[in-house]
Amino acid sequence: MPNRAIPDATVARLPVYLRALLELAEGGEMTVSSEDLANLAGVNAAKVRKDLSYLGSYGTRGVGYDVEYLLYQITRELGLTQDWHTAIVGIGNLGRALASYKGFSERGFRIAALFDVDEKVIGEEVGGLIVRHLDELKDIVTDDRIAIGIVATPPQNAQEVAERLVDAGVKSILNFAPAVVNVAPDVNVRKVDLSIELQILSFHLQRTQAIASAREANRQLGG
Amino acid sequence: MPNRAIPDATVARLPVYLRALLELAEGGEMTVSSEDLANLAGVNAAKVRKDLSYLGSYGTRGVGYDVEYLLYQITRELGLTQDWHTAIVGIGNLGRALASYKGFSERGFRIAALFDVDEKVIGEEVGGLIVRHLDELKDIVTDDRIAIGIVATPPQNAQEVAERLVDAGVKSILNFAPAVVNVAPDVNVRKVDLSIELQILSFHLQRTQAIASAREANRQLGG
DNA sequence: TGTCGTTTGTGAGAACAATCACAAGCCCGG
DNA sequence: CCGGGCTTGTGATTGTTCTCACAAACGACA
Ligand SMILES: NC(=O)c1ccc[n+]([C@@H]2O[C@H](COP(=O)([O-])OP(=O)(O)OC[C@H]3O[C@@H](n4cnc5c(N)ncnc54)[C@H](O)[C@@H]3O)[C@@H](O)[C@H]2O)c1
Ligand SMILES: NC(=O)c1ccc[n+]([C@@H]2O[C@H](COP(=O)([O-])OP(=O)(O)OC[C@H]3O[C@@H](n4cnc5c(N)ncnc54)[C@H](O)[C@@H]3O)[C@@H](O)[C@H]2O)c1
Repeated sequence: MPNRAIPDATVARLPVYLRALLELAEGGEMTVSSEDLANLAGVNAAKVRKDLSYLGSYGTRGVGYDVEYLLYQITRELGLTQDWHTAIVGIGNLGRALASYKGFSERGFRIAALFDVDEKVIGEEVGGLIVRHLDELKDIVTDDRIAIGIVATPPQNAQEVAERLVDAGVKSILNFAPAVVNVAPDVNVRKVDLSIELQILSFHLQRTQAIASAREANRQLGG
Repeated sequence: MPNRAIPDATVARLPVYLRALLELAEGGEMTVSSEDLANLAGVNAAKVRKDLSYLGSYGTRGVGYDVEYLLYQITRELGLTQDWHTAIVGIGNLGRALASYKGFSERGFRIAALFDVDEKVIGEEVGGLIVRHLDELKDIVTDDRIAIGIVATPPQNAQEVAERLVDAGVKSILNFAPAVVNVAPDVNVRKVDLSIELQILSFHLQRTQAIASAREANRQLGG
């Protein structure tokens, strides 16, 4: 067994390779080189090879990697050989979009329950599921073996909702609310924060703009 | 002027500090220590200090940072003293949720135009804007000085849409489609990929599960 | 004015990640 | 069975990010 300590940066790229490999498999490709896979994934070939080497020695020198075999190995490493049951809390604009998204089930994430606290929303059918009251969370999480909780409530309620998820036994949380949530260290929280992404883009826009106007000022002084 | 080379990792955290500072300002706090700010942002205090030191020496030893002043400096550094005009391409489930989200404009991102190619969607009003045909992209981007493009189309069309955005003059793209998009190096692309986030969570779930079952097997052997 | 408790700003070192560069190993054709 | 072309796997190196630890600076108060 290889030394099992896959770097976080590698783990974050495995899903990208997985997607590229799925496309290759659909296209009927039998093998793929690190070079080609790197192009499809938008990274450097050496990085691909190093990343894959953490999983084991699954390539063949002079040939490349067997697409199907590598697909299976990455799937296994990412724990995607089983379906993970998922609950969404907060069925507003975003929660609805997520609940009716087909892409998750294709990738092995079954949305198994929806929760809200608004009486107007509870009982409604969204994406084939009935919205439940948050008070039913613990029972449903236990009964349906829900492993992942998605928080799509307003930011003020994110911490409380996260705590209730953890209390119900959930060990993995994906948080869409723009708020920091603190939980026990054995719980994994990942955040998706669109405003942060836009602000990072803004930083770079501002920077190039600042450079451009400095250059302009310089030109005027110099001419 | 300080040496202007702010690390990417720092840039990505500035929005988090900004949010914490906004909360402090609303609560009437005049100053904040790196320790307190670190707790609010969910990071380590030394990191906060180092991050802030890249902006300049804006703290006072023995006291902390002036909330308002720091707010202003981060806002300026992130380029948020101006509104950035943004376009969303692909007005499906996700595009609609984004288009009607109030949070963006609160943070200085004005959604200025919506685009699609589906005749059934074009002309429809979503979040106060009329959906336009993608063919109008170039004209509208130019006229409305749109700086940021959000891609919310199916993955097959993401590359093409990104190219059209770039062709129209957009230098910053936020991509929600699970696809790699390649553009010229002066264009900034950031991706938000929910499936990848779930797969990373899955990796850690799988890992703890594997450890648990290994321990169980061991116990049975040993006992 | 001097002392004390507090908090910043940053050098130094550790940990982590990316990249390079090449020996080792494979396939194939002769 | 050998040699050439190709591609992996991985040490070595470089670059980036995190964390520690502490001197320097500040405010308060006697
Ligand atoms: N809509 C977007 O495009 C978008 C973009 C970026 C971030 N976000 C963030 O995602 C979150 C959801 O956004 P939205 O637009 O769907 O908001 P929304 O107001 O449309 O929906 C929030 C839902 O959460 C429910 N809710 C409130 N408190 C709850 C609680 N304690 N338990 C369970 N449910 C509760 C509300 O009843 C409502 O149905 C927000 O934090 C928002 O900032 C949304
Ligand atoms: N809905 C979600 O919760 C969710 C979650 C994760 C990722 N995504 C990704 O986000 C993207 C959008 O998802 P969605 O659920 O809104 O899909 P959707 O099918 O509901 O909407 C896609 C929209 O894009 C339009 N479109 C197609 N080709 C276009 C083109 N060339 N130019 C402009 N518009 C075009 C379609 O007409 C449609 O209105 C997809 O790539 C999806 O994988 C969505």
